[in-house]
Amino acid sequence: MKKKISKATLERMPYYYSTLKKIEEADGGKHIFPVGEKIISSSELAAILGFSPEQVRKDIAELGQFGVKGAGYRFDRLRRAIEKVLGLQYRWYVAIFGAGRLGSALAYGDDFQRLGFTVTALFDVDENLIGKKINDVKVYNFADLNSVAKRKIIDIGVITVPEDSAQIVADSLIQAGIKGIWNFTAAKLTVPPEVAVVNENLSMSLMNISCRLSLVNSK
Amino acid sequence: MKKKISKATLERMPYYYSTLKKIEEADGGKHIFPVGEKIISSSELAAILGFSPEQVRKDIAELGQFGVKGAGYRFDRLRRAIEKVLGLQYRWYVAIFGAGRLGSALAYGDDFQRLGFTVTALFDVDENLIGKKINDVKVYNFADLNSVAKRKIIDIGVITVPEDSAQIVADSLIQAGIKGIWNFTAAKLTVPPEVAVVNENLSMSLMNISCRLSLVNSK
DNA sequence: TAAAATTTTGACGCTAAGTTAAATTTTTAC
DNA sequence: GTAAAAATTTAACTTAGCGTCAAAATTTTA
Repeated sequence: MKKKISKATLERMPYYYSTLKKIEEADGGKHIFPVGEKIISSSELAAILGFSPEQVRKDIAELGQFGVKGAGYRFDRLRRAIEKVLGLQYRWYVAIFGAGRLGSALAYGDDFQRLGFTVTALFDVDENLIGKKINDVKVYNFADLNSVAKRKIIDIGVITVPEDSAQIVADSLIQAGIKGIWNFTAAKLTVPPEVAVVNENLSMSLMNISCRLSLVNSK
Repeated sequence: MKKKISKATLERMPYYYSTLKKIEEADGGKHIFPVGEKIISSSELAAILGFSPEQVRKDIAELGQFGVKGAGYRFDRLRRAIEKVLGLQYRWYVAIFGAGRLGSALAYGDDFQRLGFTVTALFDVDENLIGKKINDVKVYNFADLNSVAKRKIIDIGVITVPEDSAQIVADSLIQAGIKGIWNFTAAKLTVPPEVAVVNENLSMSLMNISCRLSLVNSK
């Protein structure tokens, strides 16, 4: 059985990952480090990310052993381990629900592609949008979700509809067997435990800023 | 001196707030609760939000005393206290940097308006966009930030530019005296301590989903 | 008037996570 | 070739945040 990785560590993993990726791109795959294999040390990562070297070591230790004592971590193995723990070793297929401005923006966004996510469908209820293509992806009628989901793999559903409809959409996703939900509405979705929901609650973030601003800036 | 509110509590505040708002709208300001003043109990809030009543009480206790023993909390005072701690008692002025698809979508979004935030400007470097209006808000030349910031209040800067330019934009914001940053890029911004940064890192969220999906769904 | 409901206050205990320290191995330098 | 330096590994310690529980106080309701 896999040992569980702590929440705090997991939240830092994307930072390690993107740092490694940038380093990899920067030196074009060359071996800039001393030993035969490409190596990177905890203190080097720490310096880039603003963490302490101890923290970096403890985080990486949770993933396994990739280190060469006296030198650092085996670069490629480390990167692959992080990819694995983040689920990036697979390609994931995404459908966007709500083909409005936000949904379209996401369909065009390159965040998806770069990380190995593919947008395969958009859904809407607006007759004017259904049948159109957005960034070469077709907009389907939301009512046809089940039949589309039979033909195409959909791993993740992105909800960008108005808040009132969010739970309805979520219920439909679950019924269609979709196990991942990226929720851009303020709705607090109720889902079975095996479904992974990530909330991108823009209103929350706004309140977070205003909260912190009003502490400093007394206006 | 204000007593500090715990992080976990603060993160639940937006949920309490939106719940209270919904209840307020639903009963149209009528006194549906027993005593002269409108009242809501911890168990009632807990039931709606899926928290335990004890948790609700402890959270609210950090804000002050609004309770009537044997009845519940004074609705209006509670709402106002939450508004205050979230910084929603003020109107905040927002500028969006990057008038692309995401920036535009945010400019059109009603999250801002509803919470008392006002979008007063967009900025871009694209000659084709500068001078245009998006949802009735003008797109300025990014080079003119300082002069615009002198004429208009900008409390919060939203960064929706490409990742490579994010730090440059952030630096300019800080130089223009803007104290709040809502960062939609994957860049890890370096800012002075008095500046409040909230990261809406879409790539991170994606990795969060894929991570959790790969735990359950072994593909 | 008594019982029920609910806030208030305080104490307890647990867990997660950062920090520190010691041991081990490899590398580097002389 | 040997010793010192560097870095991971492993384990133990410490802390603090926070959820839970329990008792006290007060108001409402029957």
